[in-house]
Amino acid sequence: MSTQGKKSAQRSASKKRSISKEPKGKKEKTQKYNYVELAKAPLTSPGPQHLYAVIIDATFPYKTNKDKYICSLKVVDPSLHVKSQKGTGDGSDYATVILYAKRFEDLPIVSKIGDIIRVHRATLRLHKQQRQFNASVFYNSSWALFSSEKNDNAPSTFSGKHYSFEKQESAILQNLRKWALQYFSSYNVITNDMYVPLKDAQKEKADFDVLAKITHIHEMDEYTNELRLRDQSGVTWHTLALKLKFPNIQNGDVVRIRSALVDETSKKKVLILSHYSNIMTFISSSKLSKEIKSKVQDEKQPDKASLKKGVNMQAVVLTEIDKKHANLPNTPLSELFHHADTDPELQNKNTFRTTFQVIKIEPSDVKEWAKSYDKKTKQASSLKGGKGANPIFQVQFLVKDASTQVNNHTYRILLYTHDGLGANFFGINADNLHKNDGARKKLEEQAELLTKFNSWVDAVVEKRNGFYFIKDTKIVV
DNA sequence: TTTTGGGG
Repeated sequence: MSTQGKKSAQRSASKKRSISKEPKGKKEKTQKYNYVELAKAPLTSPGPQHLYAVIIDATFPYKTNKDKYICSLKVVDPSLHVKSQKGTGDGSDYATVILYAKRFEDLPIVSKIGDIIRVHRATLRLHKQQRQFNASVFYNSSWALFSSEKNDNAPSTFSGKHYSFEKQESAILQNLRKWALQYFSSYNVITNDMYVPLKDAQKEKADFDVLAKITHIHEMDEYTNELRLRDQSGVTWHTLALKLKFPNIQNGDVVRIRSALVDETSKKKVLILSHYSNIMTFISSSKLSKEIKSKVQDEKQPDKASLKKGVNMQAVVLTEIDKKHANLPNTPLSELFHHADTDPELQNKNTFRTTFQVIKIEPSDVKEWAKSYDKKTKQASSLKGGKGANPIFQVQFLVKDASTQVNNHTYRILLYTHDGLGANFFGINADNLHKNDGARKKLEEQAELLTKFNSWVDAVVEKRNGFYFIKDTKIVV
């Protein structure tokens, strides 16, 4: 039908409505959007269609060759989710939604599989036997994202300046949330054909998807996290994830990575992500996510014997902090040493948690790490020659971290145990190290580990007179 | 709005 024809059809339709016998004031329809089911949406609809659906996969919004941005999603609903007549029982069927926009910020960032998207004015076609809904945000389409794990009607993000929400949608949204929770608790949803086990990753020549648990997050620098990924095939890979792009991922999360590539140039197993790659967690009812979370064990710290061999291929945290500080957030060294007196967040605190690498330890002679301490004069003196009582540790760590990588300063973190702070750090009591060869040898080993490449100390420190003293922290390797 | 690009 021509545009003219369409318009006249619309006009005559509205004429018909206006001559209905409805009493005045009630005849106006307030409902603008009829939502279609994915499997039932007509392929030959004369106009755009509107949908509510549950997201099971999404690219990160990405730029195409010429000033256009795309986000591609896989979606399901009660009408379209499990492959029928294929005998697999648990295979996912889905429709795709392709969103086009002129600007990055006009597209949704999907970080959780199981969340809900609403799309207005999409056109449906078949593409490679899939139902594909196309929606141009730069024309007149719009979208809104809803969390599946909340109960309100406000979208978490949406395109445009405002969003509409009609009364009828409340029920649609509620029902879809209920269905999503149920669906993810009884089906894997992300089926075997949708990802590659990590043990087979090395063979992949093109990009592929991953389903794994994050067993460790290491801060490489100010902008980058290094994720350690492990799945049920028992193999570990690493990947770099920009903090700004994926701000919400946490240690222990089970994630789907949409599009990863084996880094052929790396000696260790590294996956390369692209600009369109996405890392998504799952809604909490997900059976699959729970299973992987419980079955993939967190990795053990390497033992001392393997640590002493060669270079650490990955970051190793040598210490553990007391449980009572488990929820203490990490404060970078730059904050501790340059902003602790001016930052209102830090001003009134004196206990911090910080993670650092030890560049050097002073005194360099381990035998002088323990001193004799005179409680009256508060003086420490060498135990050399066998004299002196009340041995304590007095050790200074010269340290760096990601936040201070670019400057030339090193910072001092102190292990001074005269008041008991940090007394358990080395796992042995302070003693005369000129005499006690066993203790000295053990501490020399610790010194070697502490200053080794890729070794990290996660410590709780207490601020006293502008100095930071380690406490409630011990070496565990 | 343009026949978008869509596993990029």
